[in-house]
Amino acid sequence: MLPSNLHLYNTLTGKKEKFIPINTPHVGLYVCGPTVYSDAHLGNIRTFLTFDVVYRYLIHLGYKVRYVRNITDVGHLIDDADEGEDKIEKRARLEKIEPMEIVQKYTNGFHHTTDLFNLIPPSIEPTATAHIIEQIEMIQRIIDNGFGYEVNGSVYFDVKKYSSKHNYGELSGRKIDELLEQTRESLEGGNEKRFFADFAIWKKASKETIMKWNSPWGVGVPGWHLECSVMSTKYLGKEFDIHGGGLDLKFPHHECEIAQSVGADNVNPVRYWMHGNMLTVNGSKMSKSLGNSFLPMELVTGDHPLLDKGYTPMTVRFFFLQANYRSTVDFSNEALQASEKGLKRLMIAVENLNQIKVAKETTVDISTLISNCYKSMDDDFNTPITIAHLFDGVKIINLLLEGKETINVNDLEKLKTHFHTFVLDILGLKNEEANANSDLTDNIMEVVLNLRKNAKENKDYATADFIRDELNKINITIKDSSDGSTWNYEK
RNA sequence: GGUCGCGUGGCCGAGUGGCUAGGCAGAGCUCUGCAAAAGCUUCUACGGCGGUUCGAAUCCGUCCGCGACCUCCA
Repeated sequence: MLPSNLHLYNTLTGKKEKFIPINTPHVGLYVCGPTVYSDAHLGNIRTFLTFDVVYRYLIHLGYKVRYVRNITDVGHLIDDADEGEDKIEKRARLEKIEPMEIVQKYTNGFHHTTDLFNLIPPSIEPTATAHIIEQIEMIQRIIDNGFGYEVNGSVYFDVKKYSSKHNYGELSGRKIDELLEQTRESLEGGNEKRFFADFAIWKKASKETIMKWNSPWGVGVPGWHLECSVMSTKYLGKEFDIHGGGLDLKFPHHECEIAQSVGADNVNPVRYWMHGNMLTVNGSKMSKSLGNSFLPMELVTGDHPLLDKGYTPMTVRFFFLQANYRSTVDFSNEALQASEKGLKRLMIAVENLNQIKVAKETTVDISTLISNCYKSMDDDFNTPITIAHLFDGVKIINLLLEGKETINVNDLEKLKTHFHTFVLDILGLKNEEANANSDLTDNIMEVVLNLRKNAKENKDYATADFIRDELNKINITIKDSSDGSTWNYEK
């Protein structure tokens, strides 16, 4: 497949740029993962889904992708200004178990959820606690380069000094001076920082803190932006291709990552920054604090005040893919129901590919369909347009099934391959219909359908309709066509 | 307050200076014993006001409304 014509929107430059890896065909992809102190909600999943499609498409194009997505299992603090209690430890105290039990519990839960939505696991899923030594080493490099200072057992990144030599704010468009003007009251009392924008890269631990480590600066925990810099550097190199994450991480998290990498190794770490936009509910960002978030299982069961009913994971996946990753998506029951029906139509078409009969001549345009799909994916992973093209393909498939158009062997093979590639491999959709029917049920249904066929031939429509209605009650749908009847079971 | 972004038809959601996005819903027709499915056809648009242009929903200005970030957050 390579070379590709992929273009992606680079948040760093604000433009769509042609994707040129540093070391073709290898691609380094880093995505900021979850902090495992509670269950991931649907908004979290959207971001990971975005990069799942990025990962899938890069692989499809022929790149050798190393996809690193971290698990944050220590160190993020509840309050602002680097004060307050560790989220994981707070949770551990509430649940009366060890912090690492919290970490394990919600890591397991996260993996379960990503499986549910058919997300491919990353190549490497490193944890912060397993890279304490590397973090200490990076802090030391930052200090050695004059961009970090120690105060009372904590180490801070010297933003003012950094910005005198480098461009702090290049990613987020923030300017130090402007940041200063909006200084908040949080700076008022007893802060160890020299400058309000400085951030902790090592934080002294209190006596009560359970998870803490020795360092040259005393016992403490690594700062919250550091792990990503460390682990991306370790597994992808000082400079790598794509860094992704939610838009809400752009500032300060990603800005700090850049500063740390430049501060430690004097290399701007990332070629292409990609940010996924937020999932909103009634126009506001979905978040736990607003109480408008739902958990994946609530979505499936429909057990939530905002949900009219349950939706399958693939419906949700499809729903997200029908919007551009750079736009906000507003949750609504109506939209989800529309996606449910649209997805069903698409998946049935994929299944029906096998029933298309081969002809001598091809009367449909397969190559345009195929190139359109590549064109839209190459345009910054434009999945909504790709799906629109796939629906053009659905129309073609249906016409072929009805015999209104024809297709030859080679083109049919192309069409099948194309749909399997785009729908299943790249968009990552899978058939959720209860298709694990046994031979026994198949045989029984054949008998039942034959009974009904006889009834119909005898114009005993009462019996025919009775059979259909009764099957309907147990979620089996009968469809009559000129070739006979087919059946379909749906939960 | 600062920075950035958004405002498209009944709903969701693309896109471009002039040519049908797509899905769902609605209407009509075809097929069908009926139904379902499917196919075909079809109706609602581009927040307000100015400006640039032969032509703007698309560019510029302005106003209104909404949101995100600026504190941990996907």
